[in-house]
Amino acid sequence: MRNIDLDDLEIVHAVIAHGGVARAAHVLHRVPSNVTTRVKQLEARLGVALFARRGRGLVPTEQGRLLAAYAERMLRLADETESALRAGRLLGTFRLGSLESTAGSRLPGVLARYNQAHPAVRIELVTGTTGALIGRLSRHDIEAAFVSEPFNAPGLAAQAVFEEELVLISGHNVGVVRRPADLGRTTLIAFANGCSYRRRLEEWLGEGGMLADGVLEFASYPAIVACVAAGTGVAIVPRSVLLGLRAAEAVRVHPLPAHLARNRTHLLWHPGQESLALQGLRTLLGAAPAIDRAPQQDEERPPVDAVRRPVSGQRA
Amino acid sequence: MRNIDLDDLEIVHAVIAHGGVARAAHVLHRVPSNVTTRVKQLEARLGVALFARRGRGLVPTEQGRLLAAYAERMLRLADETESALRAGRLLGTFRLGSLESTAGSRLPGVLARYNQAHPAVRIELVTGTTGALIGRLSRHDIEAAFVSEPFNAPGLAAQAVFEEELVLISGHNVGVVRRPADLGRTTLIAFANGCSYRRRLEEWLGEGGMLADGVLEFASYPAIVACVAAGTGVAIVPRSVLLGLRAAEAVRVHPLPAHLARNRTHLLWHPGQESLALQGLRTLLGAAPAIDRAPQQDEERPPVDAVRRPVSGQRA
DNA sequence: ATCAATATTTCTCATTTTGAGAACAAACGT
DNA sequence: ACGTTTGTTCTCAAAATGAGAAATATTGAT
Repeated sequence: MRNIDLDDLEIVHAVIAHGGVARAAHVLHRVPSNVTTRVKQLEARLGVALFARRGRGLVPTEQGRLLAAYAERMLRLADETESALRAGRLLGTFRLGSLESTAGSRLPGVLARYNQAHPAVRIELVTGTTGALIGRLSRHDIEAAFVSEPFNAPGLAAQAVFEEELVLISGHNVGVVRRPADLGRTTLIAFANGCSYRRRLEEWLGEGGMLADGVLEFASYPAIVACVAAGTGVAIVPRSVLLGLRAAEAVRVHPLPAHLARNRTHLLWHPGQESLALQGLRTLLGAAPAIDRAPQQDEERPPVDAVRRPVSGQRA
Repeated sequence: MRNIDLDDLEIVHAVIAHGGVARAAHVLHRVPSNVTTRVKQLEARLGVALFARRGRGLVPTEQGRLLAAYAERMLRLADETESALRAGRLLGTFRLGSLESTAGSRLPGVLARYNQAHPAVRIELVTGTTGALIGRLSRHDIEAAFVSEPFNAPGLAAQAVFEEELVLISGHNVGVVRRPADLGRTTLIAFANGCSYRRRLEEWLGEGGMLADGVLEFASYPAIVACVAAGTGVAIVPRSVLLGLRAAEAVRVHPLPAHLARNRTHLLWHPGQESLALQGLRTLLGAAPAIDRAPQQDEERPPVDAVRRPVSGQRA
């Protein structure tokens, strides 16, 4: 069946971490002969040498070190699994996911008001790409997430909350851009794969038969915008992000075709599983009780506008 | 030793995924009695009921579903472990870690120059707290990382690259702050545990016998600064971050005592394991060949200043 | 209501795996 | 050369595992 086993991983990791069989055995409350035997069995099953036998010690091979790195992750996840089961499902913290752009431009005002209304709620705001956030939501790592269209989230409830205009930004070394070919050879600066905006940029370039020269992947809008300002390449960002960054004054903004520019941000969550913290947030965002995706998008168009105005007013 | 076992997890997951013991047994090429037995043993070891026995089927409990979610992650990671071992270790991308603050304020200029010098290098810049970044570096998830003092990274090479001044920021609703008590009751806005700046804030408050009213954990400086500007709470950030954010105009800046304010950012990596990409970056940062930490801090003080001036000039 | 099919569980037993301990071999330090 | 340290091989008892037969309970069809 499986070639690896958590006890094996623990043993290999301990041999490397503690510098030998005897010390590992001591720490694990085993006898050295068992440690040796288990290591050899694992090596045989996997068909790789995890250690080089040098003198009277074991020296980890490249593959031994690789396995130790994975062993750490597996053992940590195993501990987490047992802890989660013991604790049951307790949410002491409201874990909320958001796009980096939304976190910087739209959420501060919302969360400030939320904190005033619910000072006892401890919030942990994590950022990521749309794909990654939906994954974490599915796995119950986070309770809700602000994500960008387009997304596919079957079984999740969604509420459109913000409208964004996406724009192409470049350094001043680039002239007027109406089509991809106007860019010439260029470097893409974007979030990792899984980011809706990146996908749009790649689609747009693809429509014009262009391929980017190279890609720099950053996980921070200040870094992306500042690099574009420095003339390193181009990026697609929501216009709302530019308002908060000084480096934006040093970039050139190019409108995109309407079908690419228009973008809506949605809040996603598991239907029927809302904590009071999430309900409070949805109330703040002007939510009507959501049943499914289609009707709520029509019902909530007016309140979305009401949410946007005070945020803009705050920044002006 | 361990209560969970990968085979157990596979069995539980299959029972839930395939809707019963018999079907799971068939898929896993086992007999039903063994499936039943293994499930019961696991329930006994964990002390939780993973299934309710209803009619002639098994209905997963909340905890059974929770375990199945974790089982998926564990089994996926186990498969990935075996695949990685079979494939060996390939690094096609220069994976670089950085503090969020460094990424937004210091790195853009550096990376712009780097990209001009090495356009073929594909960079993935990931951000995190000092603690998390050191962990990822130790596990070879990333090749190098920009981290903040104080840090403990035995066995890693380090090079001081940037000097930062940390400041306390608050909304305008807070008067002059010279000591923690001047703040009164307040909310801390910070990165997750593992962030050196957060630790400093907590130490400083602790020196004054203060405890924060609550904590909001964000993973984005634009969000942190904007929330502070909205009057939600206080934070400690590097002054360099404020230069790039418009929301910084709406915060009040309070100098900190010198022993808290002075902070140095270091580049860390595994000695003797530098790719050409990392060597190129170190050259750009004005590195002399580093042997260990103590001597290089004295030797590199003049070049660090040289790096800082062009970055500031770019933003002015 | 009766019977057959379905699903799970209990029990038995042979096989495999595991871990401890003794003995051994090689390397290292004094 | 000798003593100590480290890892390995071998033996054996205990524990764990998986298959299969038998038992039990539920469901669906007639």
